[in-house]
Amino acid sequence: MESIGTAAPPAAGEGGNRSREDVVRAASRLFARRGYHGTSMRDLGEELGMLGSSIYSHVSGKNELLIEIVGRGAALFDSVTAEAAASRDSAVERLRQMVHGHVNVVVGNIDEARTFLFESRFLPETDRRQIVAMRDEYEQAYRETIRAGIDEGSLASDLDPGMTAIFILSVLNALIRWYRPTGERTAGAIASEMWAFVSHGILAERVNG
Amino acid sequence: MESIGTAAPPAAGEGGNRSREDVVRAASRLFARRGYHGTSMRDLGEELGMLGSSIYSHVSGKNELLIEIVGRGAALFDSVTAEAAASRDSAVERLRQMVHGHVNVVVGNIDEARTFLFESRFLPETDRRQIVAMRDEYEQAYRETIRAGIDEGSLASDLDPGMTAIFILSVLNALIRWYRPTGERTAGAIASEMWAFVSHGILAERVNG
DNA sequence: CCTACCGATCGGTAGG
DNA sequence: CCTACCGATCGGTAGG
Repeated sequence: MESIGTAAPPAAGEGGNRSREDVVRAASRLFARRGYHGTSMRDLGEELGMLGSSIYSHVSGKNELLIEIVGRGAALFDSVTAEAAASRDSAVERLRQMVHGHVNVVVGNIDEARTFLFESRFLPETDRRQIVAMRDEYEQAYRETIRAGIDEGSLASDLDPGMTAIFILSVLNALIRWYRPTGERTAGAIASEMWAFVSHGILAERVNG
Repeated sequence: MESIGTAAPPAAGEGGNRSREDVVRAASRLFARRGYHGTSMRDLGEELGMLGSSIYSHVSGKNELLIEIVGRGAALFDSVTAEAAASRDSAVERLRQMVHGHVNVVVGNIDEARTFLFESRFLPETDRRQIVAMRDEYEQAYRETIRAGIDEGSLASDLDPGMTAIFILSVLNALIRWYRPTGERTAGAIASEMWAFVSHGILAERVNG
């Protein structure tokens, strides 16, 4: 399991000059909270203790910030499926690891994850298409692992891999809506509960074999 | 089961004067596609074949449109849990009906549902709080039905009603992300597949009793 | 990173 | 529903 999360923010008080990284991080925070179109360069400047126009000494424009943040989010999620694909565990175990990895990414990088999921549609067309393609690959990794699980006999033979992948990712992606860092559950606990739900369902006993 | 969906749009061509209802419907479409902050009154006017300033003869402002659309979405979802609560069926059957009802609302009112789910955060503070409260009640209806299902013995006794409610709603709400009217599945087929996933999970056989 | 701006666009109004 | 317009704010630039 790779390390997740970002270093603590560098004393976001008054004065002091900010790095490009500070700018990107502040933009993640604001885009996640107010949306891309709901955040102005002046808002961002205020968050950083500088004028909106000063941000242009760090980045070429607002677009660049969105592109970079969404790209980071995509890379984080990508690394989860890449790691699982490299494993020699059973398909069902790989799927369980993917669930845990996804939860870890969200919990450790809420702002990037939220911007990735909610603001990608505002990317310039070329970048948007790239992200859509990445997202399709991510979903495909789930589809393939589910198919492998059916083949190895650990997953129910009547599953539709495409729909099942969507449903599992639905549970995973929604975490971004309800997760609060102040909550009592650890990432591991959340992932375990999700996996229990996904694997057993909610009925007291199975209706069919 | 109540009737869902809205009447066909009234010949959205050139000329002709539009009703307030036309304005609200066009706003639903644009807010759903471009977001609230990504839609200008001039964009909306263009969609309606009039100037942005002319819209103010139908509504008091952009805010009013968002409030109305989100309110409609909330009312639609509310009616689903209200109907289920009034039923004398078993808890597990009521839960199944709630899943079907939710899918019907989304499929029949995509734009309102999408605006409700993605743009509520841009409401004026007072309205936003009302919607958050409504959403809490909706979630609570799921929690209570799940608890009743555990009590009647149809749902697994080790379920956490709060988490389970969130997980089920995650699958339901995500529909708004992947549903396309051009897809081959009917609302009923989608709801059935969701219910199968939620009730049985994905494993070939249960691990515990 | 600031001063001093730019043209464009924003939500909205007065008056018809 | 249009004409004509308002002040505010937008993303961004020149020059230091």
